[in-house]
Amino acid sequence: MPVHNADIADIFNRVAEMLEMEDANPFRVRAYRNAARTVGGLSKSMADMLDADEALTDLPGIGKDLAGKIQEIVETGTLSQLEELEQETPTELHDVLKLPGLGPKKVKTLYNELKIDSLDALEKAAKEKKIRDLDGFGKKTEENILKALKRESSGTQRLRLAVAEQVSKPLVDYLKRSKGVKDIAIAGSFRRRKETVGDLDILATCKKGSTIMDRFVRYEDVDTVVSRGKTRSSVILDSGLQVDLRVVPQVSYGAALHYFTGSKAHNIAIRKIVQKKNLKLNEYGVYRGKKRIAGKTEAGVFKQADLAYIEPELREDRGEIKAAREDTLPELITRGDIRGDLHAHTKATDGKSTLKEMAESAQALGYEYLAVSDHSRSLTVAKGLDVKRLEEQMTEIDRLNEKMTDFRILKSIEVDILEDGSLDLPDGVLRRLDIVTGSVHGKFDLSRKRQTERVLRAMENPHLHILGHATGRLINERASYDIDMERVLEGAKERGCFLELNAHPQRLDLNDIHCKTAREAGVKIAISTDAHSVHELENMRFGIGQARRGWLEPADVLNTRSWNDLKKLIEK
DNA sequence: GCCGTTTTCGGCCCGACTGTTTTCAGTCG
Repeated sequence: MPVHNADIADIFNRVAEMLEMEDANPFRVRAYRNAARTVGGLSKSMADMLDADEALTDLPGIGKDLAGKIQEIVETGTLSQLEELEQETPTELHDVLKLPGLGPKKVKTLYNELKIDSLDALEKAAKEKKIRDLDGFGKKTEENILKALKRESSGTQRLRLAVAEQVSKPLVDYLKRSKGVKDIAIAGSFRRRKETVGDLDILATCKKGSTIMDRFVRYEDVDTVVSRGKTRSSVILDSGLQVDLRVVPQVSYGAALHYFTGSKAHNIAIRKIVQKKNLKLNEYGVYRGKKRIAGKTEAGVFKQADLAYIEPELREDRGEIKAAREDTLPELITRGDIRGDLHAHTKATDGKSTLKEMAESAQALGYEYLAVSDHSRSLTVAKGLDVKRLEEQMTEIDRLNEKMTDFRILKSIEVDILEDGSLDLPDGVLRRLDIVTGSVHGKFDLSRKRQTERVLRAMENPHLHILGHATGRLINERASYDIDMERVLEGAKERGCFLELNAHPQRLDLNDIHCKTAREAGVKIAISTDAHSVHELENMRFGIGQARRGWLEPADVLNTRSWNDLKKLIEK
């Protein structure tokens, strides 16, 4: 069983947690967290790097010690250091530590004084009013613990970006109507277009005497006010989503926007650079001594760090700072670059809209083409098309195309990739289509080896152009199937195939790191909505966000091209 | 534990808010 980067990152994060409770040097703890982030965010697998004898110490934040530990994990699947730490401290403390308001210090006290090593034990002690007497604790802390436990049990997880959009829009509109508000923006992972968001960070500037903070905590969907201050307040909405509002002076808007957009790792890296120039950066601006020399705009902040402007989606400390310094940042793709959608369904299978409606909506979005790629026959739950029904659809497409001007419906299919890697429809009909996407819709539980070989074999079919939603995950609902994405990308490159970035907000499959790896490997990506109704065609924005997080430029993406250019590109 | 043309030792990002405290530790972002 090969060790994945995510496993290594997980182990390092656990070590960091354990060390934190042991009161270890906080910078040592941070070193493990940094390493976890570096490894987890890397497209290349540690196992492969070791195989190729590449020096792990070249990676940022990985020194001799951690390189050795990575090697140990890759070779044995575990880390002896973590096992020893877990001998001393129960692993269940992890759950307690995750509770908002409880950090390593408090968790350690709870464990040492009251032997609290689980959420159940914590709840029992809190209900028996034993916690309030501990040093550094009190009545209020005990109540807050019970509240946090209650929220925890009601199950809060990171919200998908699309859901966060729905929740935030009415709230932001409401805040905009507050007296004296000037600027208002959502920062945080929402602005970085991360696929899920843990909380919403709203930033505002206002005139003196604004009532925005009062209005904020009085918003009708507020369940709990976590904190309430002059410049910062936090609430939890009925939906379980935490929302933070920060108010800063207008001269600080850019610095604050940068600060609250994050990511944390990016901010730390930028601060270090600024610090080296004997300047100080905080959410109010860039300072030389007490004098503010920048902060009104984000661009001004970057300028003080001698960096080109870095788009929010890139701010993950995954190489964007080096690229900004060297002026080699990608010219990220925008929604306006997209000239068509290469994956959509109709009523013929499991879609909700007709062929004509889909085509007209796509044209209304400014597209030049839409590939209608319904399901194939083996996907019976979706009324998948057999040869005869597909041929009927092709005839209908010809008829509609004759009537449409400056727009073309492409004949297509989302053909099932069967268990043995063969395609669900014969070559004879696939050959007559404009473009073919192939997807896995069943047998998710094959071994990594067999799943990978299945997909590689499918890509060998000369009629398959695009591999659809390559990992099969559904965000917050279903994990990816086990597949070796590096081999898939190599295979795609060798076979002249392309990969889909499925823009459905529940899929966003490929993820950001896969997109970046694909770009580096020279495999082009189709950003497709997989729309099952006319409305879902608008999900393109989520795909664009993910693509930007994956450093994609217009040239890396298939559907930034006219159909004529695209046709030439996909010919094998 | 990492890192370095100011350093191989001594640094390591910075501020708001809460709750428990009599001046600040802990937590969070």
